[in-house]
Formats: sequence, structure tokens, C-alpha cells
Amino acid sequence: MVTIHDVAKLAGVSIATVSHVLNGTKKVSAKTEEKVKKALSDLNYVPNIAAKSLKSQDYKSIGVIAEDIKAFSTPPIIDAVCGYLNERGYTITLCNLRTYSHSQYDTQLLISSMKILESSRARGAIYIGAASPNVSFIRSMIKIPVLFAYSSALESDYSIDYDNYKAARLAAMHLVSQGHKRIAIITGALDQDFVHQRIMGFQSVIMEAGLTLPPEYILPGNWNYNLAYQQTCKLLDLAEPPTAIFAMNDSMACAVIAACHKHGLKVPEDLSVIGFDNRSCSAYNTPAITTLGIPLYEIGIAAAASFLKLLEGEALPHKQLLDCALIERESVASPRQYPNL
Amino acid sequence: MVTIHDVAKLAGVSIATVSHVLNGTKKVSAKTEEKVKKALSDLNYVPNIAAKSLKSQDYKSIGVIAEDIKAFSTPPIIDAVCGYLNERGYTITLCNLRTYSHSQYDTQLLISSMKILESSRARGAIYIGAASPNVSFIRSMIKIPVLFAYSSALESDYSIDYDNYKAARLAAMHLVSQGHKRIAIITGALDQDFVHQRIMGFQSVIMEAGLTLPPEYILPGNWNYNLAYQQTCKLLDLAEPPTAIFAMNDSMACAVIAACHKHGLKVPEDLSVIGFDNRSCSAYNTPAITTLGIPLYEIGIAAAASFLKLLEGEALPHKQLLDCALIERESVASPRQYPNL
DNA sequence: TTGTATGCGTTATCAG
DNA sequence: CTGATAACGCATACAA
Repeated sequence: MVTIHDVAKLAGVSIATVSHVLNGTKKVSAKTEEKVKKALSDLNYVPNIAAKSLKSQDYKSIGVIAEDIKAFSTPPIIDAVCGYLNERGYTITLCNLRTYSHSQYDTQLLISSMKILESSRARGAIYIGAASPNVSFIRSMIKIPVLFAYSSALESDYSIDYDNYKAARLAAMHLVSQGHKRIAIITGALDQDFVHQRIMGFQSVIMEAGLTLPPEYILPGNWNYNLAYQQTCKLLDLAEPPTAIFAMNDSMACAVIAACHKHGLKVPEDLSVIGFDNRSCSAYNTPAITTLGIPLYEIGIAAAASFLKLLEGEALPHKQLLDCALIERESVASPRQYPNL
Repeated sequence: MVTIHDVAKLAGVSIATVSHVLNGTKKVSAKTEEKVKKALSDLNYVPNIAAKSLKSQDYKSIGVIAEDIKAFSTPPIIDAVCGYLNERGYTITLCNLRTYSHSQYDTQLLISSMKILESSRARGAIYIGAASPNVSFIRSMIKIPVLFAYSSALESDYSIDYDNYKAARLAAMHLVSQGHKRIAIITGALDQDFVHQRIMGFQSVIMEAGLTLPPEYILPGNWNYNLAYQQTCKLLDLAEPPTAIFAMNDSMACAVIAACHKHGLKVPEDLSVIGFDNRSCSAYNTPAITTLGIPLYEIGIAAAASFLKLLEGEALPHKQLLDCALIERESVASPRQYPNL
């Protein structure tokens, strides 16, 4: 590898001069600068980041710890973080915890990831959540600054997430505005706080509309297709079944629609369905599913930008919440006047 | 940050001794070793990778260049690569080219990514493809060893991919074994070589079965839902429509099914459909779609393992092809004896 | 068995 | 304006 020494020799100057034209740290005569620049490009010089960091004690590297890169939500966030930070001269060191694959939180992996990040003197880490109901304990294991994105973080942590309460309100308002009065929910796993926020947000709209959300209309799900299918069947067998169902993710929404088909019901004519996440299955389903889009890319940008501010010592709000958007497709319609249920 | 000097001082030994117990490079008396180890953990010493690399000239860092991390295929490959390499002491520096977002190949981004990788003295890079029809030109822009995963690489490059020809044969054999005789294809974008391999593989089975694949049964698609929908309509309006359709990805398979519904046809009773990719939409569709699973994780592991061999100077086959697997679900059945088409 | 000293590629201080 | 030179944290040849 070519070093500044090689460049200096070729240009017939000292390494100090080379360094100065490289960094513009001092005035260099036009002639010398020219010589150095020529040598630089002739030799195709590339600075050695290790030496640079070692000397300057400024390690321009930031860790990205993904809870699970295979979660649908992670790639867009990484995309944003990576783009934003690379543009600003930071190197991204990636660690993947693979929570999904292991089906439980692997503390060992977190520890070894932290070792990697500390060894490379990463300035800090952006933690990208996926499914863990609680990541607060993580903070105690990490000695460098951390910012949580898309995670169930504590109020005392820095975090960027989306507003579950408002998103659920959006879903409810859409259904109510279509004239639905009997609306059911199939929830996500109840050990996750934000699921409750979603229920509360939904309920707030129902109440404001002068309607009620009876307990038998709130069925617990676990994010998975199969249970959602079963719960839908229960709902459909009720004496007074709902005319609309809010499923807390798109795969469960697909299950709802499948169960409706099995019962000879058409969506949206006989029953309206609204999902969450805007995953590809919602777009490609027949009928295409109306759902809530999470501002994943925006979360990533906000995370990267905030993190840089954090490193600069700027004051930062601890918790930032971004808004979801309703994505209207074909699975919601007004309820039949005289439901044939 | 604590250095070996701090540790040495606390333990009352020289830095050389600390280094030796750290790396086991020389025999150290049990007593000294004990002292050093205590100091090490008391001070919570973490080696500085920059200094280490600089001294040893062994930069244990490997670049991962993702053509697009948002492509469905990329995360599982990164997952595998990251896990395999981290376990072996390598640091992953991630660069994302974002081909999808830009809708065309961004050479500038490639260049800046290469700069980052060269600066960090990455030993080489694993390039993870997504959609680019041709990545051969990339090689000329990269000076470090590269291995292509999931990419349309040249024969002269090192690459790991899946066997498109055999995968298409699997699809065809499944359909033929169910008794189908009139089978159509909706292809992917024809500027991609592997699409032709898929057509050839499919055709080979058709011929072996003594059947034919007339030109009007091979409709060009572009991977997208909408065009596939239109092409399906054309197929269905034929005087002699097919009894089965092979769509070269799952979103197109979803479109085929949607078009069938529009025509009052049921899948799989009236028409069988087989997709490709095993994306989530294929699992959650009603009916669930029979498709071909790509060994993404395996490609990642093979890429990482091969890359390490490459760095060791071991001989390596230039091209490695892994097999896809048929994933049977509900969208394929035997054709009706007397089709009511 | 343990310690001293040098150099890896930079940056930056201080003379010249 | 330019050039020696020290130091960053570590590994290692060599000395003790």
C-alpha cells in the first residue's frame, strides 16, 4: 500500500507537506501543491484510516446493531442510516443479533457485538429494534452512546420511533368514517407496550364517535397468521359479528381475509379489513389491503441525524415520534345496509 | 480509553508482558499472568483495533457492498455473511448502493463505497447483487478482491449464486407431474441472463415430457404485478388457454391469481400457479402460493467461507451454484378432466 | 521470564 | 512556506 512517505518522495517534499495539502491544514505554495497532487494521483494514494484514527483519536466509525436484519422493518432503516452517515464520512460497522432465528434474545451475541464495536472504537451505536418487547437492559451492557431506533426503549434513553397511538387512531377514523359501528381488533403480542398504545388509540376514536368496543371484539393475536385466522373465525361466529376488523399487522390481515373467504364472506363487500406495516403481502393480496405505512426511512434518517448531534454534544429530545400514514387500497368499504350475516 | 500502558502500570510489568499474555505469544510465569489478567479485567481493557491493524498490517475487516439492502434477497445473505465473519474475528463494513431507489445504477455511490473500503484497508469485499442485469464492469473499478453473491457475474469472477436452470426444471416437473399439458410462463425482465436460463430449464422438461411450449405461452414480464396481470388476461383470452402458469416471481404469481379471480376462475381448481422466490406474499396469499425457495442463507454462508479461502490463497471454483427447493402450498392441483374454459 | 526499543501511517507541533 | 520529529496503541525483535 502506498503511504504519504511514497508520495513525499515522488513529489520531492516532506511528509508534513503532503499531509498539509491532504488536509488543507496549512498554506502550501501553488507549485508544491501541484507537485504533491500529481504524485497523489499518480500513485493512487488512499489514506489509511487506522493510522489516521490512531493519531487523531477521532474514530469516524459508527456501529449499527440490528436486532434482526431479516425483520421487514430493518433494511429501510439501515438504508437510511448508512446513506446519511457514509455521506458524512462515517464508516458503518454492522452487527446482527438475529433475534428471530434464535427465537429468543441472545445476550452472548450482544456482548460479542459490543466487543467488536469497542475494539474498533466506534463512536457509538444505533440500535435497530425488531421484535424484542424490552431492550432497556441493553443500555447497562453498552458503554458507548446508543440511540434506539424502532425499539421499545425507556423514556430515559434516546430513541426514535413511530407514534403507535396516533397510527391506531388513523385506522379507527378511517373505519368510522366509512360508517362502521361494529369494529373488532386482532392485536399483536400483548407483552409489547406499543400494542396497548395501539388499542388505546383505537379506542379513543371509537369513544369519540359515540361507539363502543366490547371486550369480545378485542382478540389477542401474536403477530402470526395462524392464530389470527382462528380468532377471525371466532369473531365471525359471534351472534353479532363485526363489520370491520383491524389487524395489527399485514400477515394477520391476510389471515382475516382468508378466514372470511372460508366463511363465504367477501372483502370488502361483507367485511372491511385494515392492516398495519405496509408489507409487500398487503399490496399483492387480492383484494389489496388498506394498511398503515410506517415511516421507516424517515426513522433511519432521524436516527442518524440525531446521533450525530448527540456526538456533538447537542441537546436532544429523548424520545422522538414520527407519524404513520394511511395507505388506502381495496379492503375497506362501507358496511352493507342490511348485513346478510 | 485504557491502553496496555495503563494495564502494565497497574500490574507492575512492562507493556511487552501485557501484550504477551494478551496474545499468548510467549511463556509468562503463572504469577505475572495472574497479575496482568487481574489488571486487564479491573481496567476493563479493550484492544484498539486500529493500532493493532496498523502494527500487524493485518486489517481484519471485510466490506459488504449491497446493491440494495431493501431487496428481499439481501438481508438473509447479509445475515449469514455477518454471522460467519464476525464469529471469525472479522469486522463488517457495510455499504449500500441503493440501486432500487435510484432506479439506475449509481456509479458514484460505488466509487465512494470503494473509497471507504480502501481507506479502512478492508481485505476485500463481498458484493451482494439485487437486480442489476450486469455487474461485470464493477470489477474494473475495484482493486481489492471481490466475490459476487447473488449477482450476474462473469465466468472469470468468483461468484456464488443459485441454479436457475435447475430451479425452473423443478417448477416444470412439478406441473407436468400433476398432469398439466398446457403450461405458460410469465417471465422476468428479459435483459437478465438468468431469465433465459429459467426459460431453457423449463422448456427442457416440457420437451422431455413430449409436450410443447408454443411461443404464445411465453409472455414477457418485468417482475412487476401490473404487467403480469395484463399478460395473464391475454393468456386467459386465448382460444386454448393454459391450465397452469409459471410466474417468475411471487408478486407476479399474485397478479396471476388476481387476474384469474377477475375472470371467474378459481386457483388451483381451474388453473394452477407456481411462483418463484418464496417471499412472504406467497405464504400469506389466498390460496397460498406454491413457489421456489432460493437458498439465500446458504449463499451467504458459502460466500463468506469461500471469501476467507480466497484470502488464504486457496484454490476456488470460480462459479458455485446452489440448488433451489420447491415449496408446495395450495396453488397447484391437477387440471380438470374437462376444462370448462 | 521479563523489559526496552522500534516502527506501522498519520497528524501536528515547533523550528528553520 | 517547508521540514524534522514526536506521539497515537500495539506487536515484536532483541537485550537483559
